[in-house]
Amino acid sequence: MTDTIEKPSLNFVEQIIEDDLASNKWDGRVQTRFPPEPNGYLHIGHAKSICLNFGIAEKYGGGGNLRFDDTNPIKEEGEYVDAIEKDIRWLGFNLDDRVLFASDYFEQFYEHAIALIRAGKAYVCDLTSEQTREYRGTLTSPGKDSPHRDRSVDENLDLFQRMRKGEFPDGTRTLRAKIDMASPNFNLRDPVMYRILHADHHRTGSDWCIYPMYDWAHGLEDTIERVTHSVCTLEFENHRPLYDWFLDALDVFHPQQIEFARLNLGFTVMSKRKLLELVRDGHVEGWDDPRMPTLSAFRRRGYTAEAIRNFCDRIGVARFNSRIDLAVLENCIREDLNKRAPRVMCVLNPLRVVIENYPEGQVEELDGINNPEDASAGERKIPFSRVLYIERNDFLEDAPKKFFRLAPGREVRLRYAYFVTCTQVIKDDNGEIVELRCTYDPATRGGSAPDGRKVKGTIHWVSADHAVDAEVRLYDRLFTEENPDKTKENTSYLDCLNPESLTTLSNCKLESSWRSAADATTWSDRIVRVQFERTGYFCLDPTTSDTKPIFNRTVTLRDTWAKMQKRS
RNA sequence: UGGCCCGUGGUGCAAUCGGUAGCACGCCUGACUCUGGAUCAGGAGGUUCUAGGUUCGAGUCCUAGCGGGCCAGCCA
Repeated sequence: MTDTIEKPSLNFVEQIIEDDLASNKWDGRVQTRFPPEPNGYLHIGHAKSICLNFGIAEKYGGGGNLRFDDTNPIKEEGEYVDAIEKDIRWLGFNLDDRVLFASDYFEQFYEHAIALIRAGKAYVCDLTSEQTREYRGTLTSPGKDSPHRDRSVDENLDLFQRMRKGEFPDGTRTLRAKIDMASPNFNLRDPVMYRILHADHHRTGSDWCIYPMYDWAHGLEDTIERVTHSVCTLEFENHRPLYDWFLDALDVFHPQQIEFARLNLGFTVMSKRKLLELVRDGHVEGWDDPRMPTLSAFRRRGYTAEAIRNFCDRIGVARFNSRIDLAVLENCIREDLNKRAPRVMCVLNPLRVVIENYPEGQVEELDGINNPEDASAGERKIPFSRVLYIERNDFLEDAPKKFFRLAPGREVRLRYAYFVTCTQVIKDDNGEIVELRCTYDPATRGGSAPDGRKVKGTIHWVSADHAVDAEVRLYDRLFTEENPDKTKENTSYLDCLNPESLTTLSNCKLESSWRSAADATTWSDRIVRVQFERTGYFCLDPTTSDTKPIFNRTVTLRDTWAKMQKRS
């Protein structure tokens, strides 16, 4: 038999790596790195990069470093370092001893700078930042040489050493590479390598008052770690000539920089600046507010690491800036949770139902299946009694034909229980429905009728006397626009925040046996996840209490009824 | 009106580096069902941005145009 199973196609980065492996370019070695700046929390766009970089390392038997690119003490904090590490481990990547810091290389950067000065390829410049900008020129006109460009090596050495010693105030001098002020690529117009910053660094404290710029530091970090493939996002494309220039000028091990398109996701923003703003200005409750696109937020919302990694695999890697449909992500988490999450009944918006012909004081234990997708999850007993709660929107007084739920005179099945028929609607003085009266058919115990009659609808319910009170938080997209970054003139992404992104339901009625179902499945991150039948997937919030559990909605179930309603 | 990069069904990616397009999501139909869930079966949808060129043959190569992205921090 000819095996024609297609091998999965490689993305362009893997293509490069396999070519390099074939030509033995790096002695068969593959070394990647993920280099976040600890100035914010990781978001799902970072997950794409993490999966790419660490995924490649795993796939080709290479190494993948987590390297904190901590070269700007003003924006960086230890809190972010811890959060970033936690998120990556949660995603399931083994970091071992490969957690590294650019700040550990500061001394080496300094020595390399001295070498560059000695080679006549770097100079100390006394221009202010405004002057530097003026001298840089524009898109269409070349820049002008700095008046300090031709200082002697000795003078440069002396000045640079004194910069390090702290003899000059912030902003008074820089060390710049001597390249080409007329280059059409701005990055080559004598880029700044070091700036003076008398600021405490979260790791090196007050050891330094000069800090390296990204372009100067990054290639050095890569060369020090013997990175072979330095994968970054598209906006660094214009920086690659400079990356190469520094490494060539120093004549050191020279990794290859490869750029790919960052992830954009519908109905959210992905820039760290904007996410920080959302947190700082209180538009959300924190970095892990479940509406955020951060990994800590997805975790708190109930997303699994598996689903996120699967998502990252699915979206592909290319050099084209695109935006992924939110539905793809939702599909990934539903797919995972459908297989694994135990089912439980919870009434979100309770409506009281009295089964008139059911004996008062009687309680029955009915069998419920914990997970129809996984027999090993077992069964549980669910208490049934005369007074129940059902979902308010499972009843309609004037129900259309296509409405398969409860309505006056109509019969539905209570899941795992009995067929019931609505006989009476009780309203308060304002005309609001406060209670339903029903009758049940004792012969339909367990949910099927001996006479073979069918009912179209099955609804969930909870016994009133046994119900556990719960708070449930319903999350929706944070923005009303698919692309909040590109709104109409004079508006910002903040103007399209979705006012209904969070709905808190504090009077939910949860099945008393929910725990035994939930315990049927254990998750590697210890988060408790369940499906509330017919409404969605939920997880226990970290702030939950024993007396009144708090659940976060991860994602709704696919809802064709809602879709039909939307269409008409 | 400078440079660099990109352009394949609604969306995201493939097409083993020249042999006339395939997958996923979405959408539509139907089957089944004690979740209007899940599952299964089927369907619609593409002049591969445009125009030239090279070639027996081009989504793949060349040229031009059009459209989009990035770049003038002592941020990364």
